[in-house]
Amino acid sequence: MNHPTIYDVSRLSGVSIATVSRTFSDPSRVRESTRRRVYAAASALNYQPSEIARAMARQQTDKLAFILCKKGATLLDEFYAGICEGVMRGANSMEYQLLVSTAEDWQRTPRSKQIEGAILAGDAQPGLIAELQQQNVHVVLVNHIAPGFDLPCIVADEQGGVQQALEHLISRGHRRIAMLAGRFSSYITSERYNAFLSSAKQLGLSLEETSVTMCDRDIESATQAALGLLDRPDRPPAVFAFNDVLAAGVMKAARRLGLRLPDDLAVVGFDDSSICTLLEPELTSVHVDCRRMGELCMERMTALLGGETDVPRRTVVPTSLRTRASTS
Amino acid sequence: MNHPTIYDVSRLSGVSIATVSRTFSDPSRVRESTRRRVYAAASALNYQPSEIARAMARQQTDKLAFILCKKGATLLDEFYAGICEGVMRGANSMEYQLLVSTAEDWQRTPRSKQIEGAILAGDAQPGLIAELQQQNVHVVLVNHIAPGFDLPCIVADEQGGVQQALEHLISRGHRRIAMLAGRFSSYITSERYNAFLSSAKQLGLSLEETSVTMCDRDIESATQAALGLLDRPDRPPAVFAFNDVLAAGVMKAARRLGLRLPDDLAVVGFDDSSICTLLEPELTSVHVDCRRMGELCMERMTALLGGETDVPRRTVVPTSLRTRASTS
DNA sequence: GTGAAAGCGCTAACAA
DNA sequence: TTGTTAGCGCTTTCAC
Repeated sequence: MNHPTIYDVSRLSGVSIATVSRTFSDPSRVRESTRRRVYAAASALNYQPSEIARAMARQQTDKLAFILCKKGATLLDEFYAGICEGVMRGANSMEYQLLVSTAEDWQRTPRSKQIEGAILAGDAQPGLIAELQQQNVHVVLVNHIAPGFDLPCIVADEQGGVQQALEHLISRGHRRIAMLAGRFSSYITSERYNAFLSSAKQLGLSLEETSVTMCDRDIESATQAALGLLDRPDRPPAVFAFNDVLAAGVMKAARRLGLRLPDDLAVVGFDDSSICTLLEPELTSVHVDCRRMGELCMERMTALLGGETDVPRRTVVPTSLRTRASTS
Repeated sequence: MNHPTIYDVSRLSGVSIATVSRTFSDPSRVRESTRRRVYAAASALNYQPSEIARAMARQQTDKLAFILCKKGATLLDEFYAGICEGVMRGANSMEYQLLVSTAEDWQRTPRSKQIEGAILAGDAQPGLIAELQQQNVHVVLVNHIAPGFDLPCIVADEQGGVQQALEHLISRGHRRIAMLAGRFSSYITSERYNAFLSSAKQLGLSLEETSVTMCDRDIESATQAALGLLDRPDRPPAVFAFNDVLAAGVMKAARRLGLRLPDDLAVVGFDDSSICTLLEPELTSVHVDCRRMGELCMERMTALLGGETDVPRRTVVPTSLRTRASTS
C-alpha cells in the first residue's frame, strides 16, 4: 500500500503541491508547460490522487447509497435489480460512488457511512428515513411513498397500467375479470389493488363481474389459488395477475386443467419481466421501465445535491401494455 | 453538513480527543465511568465518527468493490445477482462497504477508488486485473479463471453438474442427447461445453449419439435453433441446454411442434434459476449455489486482507441436479 | 500562474 | 487509564 503522494509528484516535477493539486482538479488553471511536467511526473510515479484525502479536505465524499428496503428482498428480484441498474448507471456517469445494501444490513452497521445521499427502494421504514435525514443525507424514494415525509419519490403509473390491461381484456370481449393479488410492499399492493377496483368500475364493470383472489408471493401459492379460481363451472374467462410470477401460476393452473390460452382463458401479468417471453404462450404484461425509474432517482438526487429547492415531489413513470399471445 | 466532531465530544465530556477516539474504537480501553460520559456527550451531540477522517488516519478504507465483468451484463442476470447478493451479505457482516459497478463503468472513471479489494465476476479482462494489482488492490475472481494470474478464484463444478444431468437422462433410457449451447463468458462456455463432450464420452455415449447446436443467448435464437433441432424425423429424445433460458427456448419449440414433455422429449437446463418452477412442466436443472459462491469470494478476500499467504487458488463449488417434471 | 500554510477529523505512538 | 502530539494527503485561501 505504498502509494505515491502529491508530495512525490511535487518533488519530481519541481512545482508546489498546490500546483499539482490544481493540475488534477482544474487543469485550466495551470500553464500548459507546467501541466505537462506534472502529468509526466505523475505517470512516472504512477500517481493517482487519494480519494480519501480529497474527501477529507473538501468535506464531501461523492458517495451515494442504494438501499433495498423490501423486506426479505434481494437483487434477485428483477424489478429492483432493474432500478438498481438505472441508479448505478446514473451514479457512475456522474462520478459518484455507489454503495449497495439492504435496509437490514444497513442498519446493522451503525457507523456513519458518510454518504451524501440515499436512494431507498421499496417499503422504506420511517425510522430509516428519519435517521438519514438527521444525518443530513438527501433521500429519494422509489416504488414507495412515505406519508409524513416531504421527499422526492419515483413511482410507476400503476393506475394507467392496470387500466390499459383491463381495456385490452374488455376489447377482447371479456367482462368477467378476476384479479389474482399478492401481498407486496405496502405502497404497491394497495395502489395496484385499488387501481384494479377503480378502473374496473370506471370501465363499466359491475362488482359481480370483478373478483379478487389473494395469495402469497410465491409460484406455489399462486398456482394453488389459481386452481381454486379456475376449477369451477363459473370460472372467469380472464385473469389479471398482480405480477408476472403470479401470472405464471395462473398459466400453470390453466395448463393442468386443460384450458387453452387465450381461447379458454386470457391472462395478463404486470412488470413485463424477462419471463414473459420465456413462457409459452408468451405473456401479455404491463411494462414498467424500471431502469428509467432508477435513472430518474439519480436526476432527483442530483438536483437535491445541487441545492435545488423546487425538486419534483412525485414523479410518475408511464407504463404500457405489451400485448402477447396469452391474450390474443 | 455541520457534523459534530471529536473535539465537540471531547469538550462536552471533559476528556481528551484520544479518549473519545478510544471509546469508539475499543471501549474496553477506557474506564467504565469515562466511557459513559463520552457516550452521553456523543449522543447529546448526535455525534458519529467520520468514516473519512478515520480512513485518512488509518490509511485504510474498509472498502471493497464488486465488479461485473460480463460484457453487456447487468444485475438483471439472476446468476450474477445471486453472487452479488452473497458478496453483499459477507461484506456487510464484516463491516466492509461494498461498491458495485460494471467493468465498463469502472474503467470510465479513472480516479482511484481507494478500495482494498475487488471481486471480479465473469470474464475479467487481463488489463483490469493488472491495473488493480498495480494499485495494490486484492483481487478475487468468480465464475472465471484468468490464465497467467495467480489469484483465488471461485467457480462452480461444471463438470460434475453436466455429468449428473447426463447420468440422469441416461437413467431415463435416453442415449441420443443433444446439447443446445450458447456463447457466454469464455471460461464458462468452454468449461461447460467440454464437460458435455467429456462426460458423454465417459458415460459411454458415442459421437453419433451426441450433437451440439449453437445459438445466441436470447430466447428467440434458442427457440429457432431448437425448432431446427427438433423438427425432423431423427430428433433427439433428450436435450441438455446450456442454461435455463435456452432450455425455455427448447420447451417453447417443443410445444409448438406438439411434443409432450417428458414423454416425447426430455429437457434439462443449467443454473436452476427461478424460472424453472414457473415453467410448465417444471424444468429439471443443475443447481448452482451462486450465493454461496459470493460468500466464498468474501472468505477468500478476508484471508487476502488478513495477509494470509496460503489462500486457496481455486475453489470449486458443488452443483447438483434438481429433478423436475421436464425429464420425469 | 504559482507557492506557503492552515486546516479537514481522526488514529496511534509516546508520555504521564 | 488518560492526555499530547504528530501525522494521514489533499484543498483552498491568501500572497506574491
